[in-house]
Amino acid sequence: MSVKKLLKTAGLRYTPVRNKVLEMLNQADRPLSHQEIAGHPEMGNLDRVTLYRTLTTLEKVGLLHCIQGIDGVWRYRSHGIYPDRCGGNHIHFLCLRCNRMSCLPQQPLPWVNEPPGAKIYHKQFIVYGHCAQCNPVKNTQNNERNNQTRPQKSTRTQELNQP
Amino acid sequence: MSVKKLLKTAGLRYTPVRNKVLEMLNQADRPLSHQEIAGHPEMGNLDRVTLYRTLTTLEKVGLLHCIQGIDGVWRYRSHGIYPDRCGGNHIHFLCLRCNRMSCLPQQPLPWVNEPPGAKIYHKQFIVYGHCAQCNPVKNTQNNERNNQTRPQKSTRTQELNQP
DNA sequence: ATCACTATTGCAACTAAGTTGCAATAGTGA
DNA sequence: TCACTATTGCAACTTAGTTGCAATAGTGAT
Repeated sequence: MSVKKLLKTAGLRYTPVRNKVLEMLNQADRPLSHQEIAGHPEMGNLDRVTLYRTLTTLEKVGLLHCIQGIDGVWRYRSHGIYPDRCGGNHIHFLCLRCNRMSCLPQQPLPWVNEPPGAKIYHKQFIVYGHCAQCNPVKNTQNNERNNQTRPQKSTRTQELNQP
Repeated sequence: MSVKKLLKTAGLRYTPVRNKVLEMLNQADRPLSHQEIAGHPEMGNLDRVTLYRTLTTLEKVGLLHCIQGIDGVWRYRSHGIYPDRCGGNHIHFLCLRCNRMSCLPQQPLPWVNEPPGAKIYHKQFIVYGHCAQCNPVKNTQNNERNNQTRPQKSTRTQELNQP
């Protein structure tokens, strides 16, 4: 299905901005943050606010889903064009060094019992640590991964073993 | 164990600020945000930065643990004085209306398989929706719950059924 | 192909959470 | 009691995200 048709089906107008955003997210192999999208040369000098609004709009009509890292930043991933693509209903991994998020599609989210009287609308399971590229144990050369922002909570690095 | 002794054991000085923060968190039945703590009349007019630093310090030495809601805000809970108290290793619930977080201690976090080469240091499982008091289905009178801030992501209210 | 209607975009200004640097203050062991 | 250093308070800053409003541009109907 073309992006144009997708947008129309969703009741949205086809615009260059939405097209570019969707194309980029379709090509990405992981959820991308606002900053990662905006920083991409393909996006040109798109207005910040427009991008925020575009992402929110696309998410609301179901063309994207979003996950928040423990840095408080939202990441977006498309799943409209490829119906077999990640629906977001699994654990996500966030690397504390390079700030990249990745999907763990093999590990779906378990069912959660609602507290009596409460209603659960959504769930999110984030695990964080160091990814294969950034893991100092594995890669002793400590290959720092460039152009990412540092995590907001730089001091919160309690390196616990997984209980 | 007294707060004084606790702090000493942790290698920290005993100060009125730390004492007040720990006492408040010991009495709380749920994780409290910086704002919830600062807004409490018992805290007086404590400096914002001092509170941030105090929470970080107490967390680093293991007297508190913290969980981030999907509003991007961290909540803190003590577990040093009562060793049987919530260690944080369970699912947390966040109400999108009143912004209160609660623990679901009956539902511990599952083991997560690390992606090859990666290292997981910590994990966090948040579910969100409406708590028993705020659930419009249950309580038709729609009793809004006072002095809390609205969620940052006010538009993101995709009220999905739990998959 | 044009028009008009409304959705979308861009700009400026704002908010809220959290951080940094530095000087002043106050625990604590000797 | 003293001195040393940890802690506190203040001012200024950063970053993610939001709001209001005017300008621009899709789209369906003609």
